[in-house]
Amino acid sequence: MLIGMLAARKNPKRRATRLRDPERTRERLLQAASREIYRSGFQSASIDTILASAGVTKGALYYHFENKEALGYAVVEEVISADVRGTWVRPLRSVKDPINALIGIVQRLSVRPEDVCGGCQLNNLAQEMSPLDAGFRKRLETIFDAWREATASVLRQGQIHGSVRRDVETTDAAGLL
Amino acid sequence: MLIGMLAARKNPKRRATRLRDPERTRERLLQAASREIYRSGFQSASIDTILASAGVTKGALYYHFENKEALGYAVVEEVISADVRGTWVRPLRSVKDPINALIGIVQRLSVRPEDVCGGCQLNNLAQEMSPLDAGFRKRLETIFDAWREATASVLRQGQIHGSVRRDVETTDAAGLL
DNA sequence: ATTAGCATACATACCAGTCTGTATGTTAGA
DNA sequence: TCTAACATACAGACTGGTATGTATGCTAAT
Repeated sequence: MLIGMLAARKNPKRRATRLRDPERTRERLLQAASREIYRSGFQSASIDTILASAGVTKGALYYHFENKEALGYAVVEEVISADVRGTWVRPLRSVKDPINALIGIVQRLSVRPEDVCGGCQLNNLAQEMSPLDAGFRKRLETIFDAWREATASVLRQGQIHGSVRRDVETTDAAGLL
Repeated sequence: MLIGMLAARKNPKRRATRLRDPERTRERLLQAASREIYRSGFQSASIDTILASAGVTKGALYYHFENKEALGYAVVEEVISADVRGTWVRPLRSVKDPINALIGIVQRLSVRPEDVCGGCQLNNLAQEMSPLDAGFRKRLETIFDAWREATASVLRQGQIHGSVRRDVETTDAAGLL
């Protein structure tokens, strides 16, 4: 064993940036988990598949996350939340014509099928997990509320500029989804 | 063991009408599977839960269906298909005002939350299984096509009667979902 | 008596999660 | 400054539980 340890010594220089990069490892886990959860749903998402996709092992996963549930929560809070913000909330800030802006986003989503259900991933997960897990429901609702608030805000802005009629829009935006 | 077997003899009389009714058994399995699949999705649907809900055992299930996949296919082809026909296709046959008829169906669905996602079960299953399983995709598409054809037909009828404008409606009806 | 219809016990595989070990980074003391 | 001691980050075997699917036996019905 001592001999094995000595023989197992790798060249220690460089690759130090590849190895021992916890933030990168954690991010890879989150991305891999997000993809797998999107493909199979949370319950059917296999930990081993996520690990293979991320290129790490169980030790790494359970060092960064307490359990599968915590991993799922982190995916919602960090990956999905960031995606929604990036594709919906941010483009809607300081825009004049909200109707055309919304149409533009939808059209852009339709072109890239990857992003299509990246937005729908919120809805898919909600359909699957909201009735079963309060933690998921809370987090998904938070994201959904943020999205609704963003669209409502831009619609209000459109009312000021006169390009949107004066009706109830906040709840209407929710009803659309 | 022989003694135990003899001791395990139950009173054999009556319930003969309950026992040995293969069609009823098969139907109970389909209904229970449909409920469980709606609740948890197909992949996460537990066979044991379905069996408990149906009140039968594995032997009965695997006598009537080859495996879980075949059970799922049968649910799509028989239960879901019949539901869609019952709530959508049939009410649309020989109707004069298609717009009001469609609105009426949707309103009726909104009242009964059980039927709401009985219709959406088609969509949910498609979301989950279409990318993963060609068999599911084919069967679900068949049902969807039938529904689309029915709505398109009634819209065409409405065009003749003058209550619907002359635009492209067949593809429009598909786009709505 | 034979078989269709079903129950029960079991085989097998997979899954999340744990445990132990180990290599690497960091810090404190001599 | 060198190193011992510790903390961090990760690997991989292992375990208990649960899942689907199977093998076999019993029984009602024809």
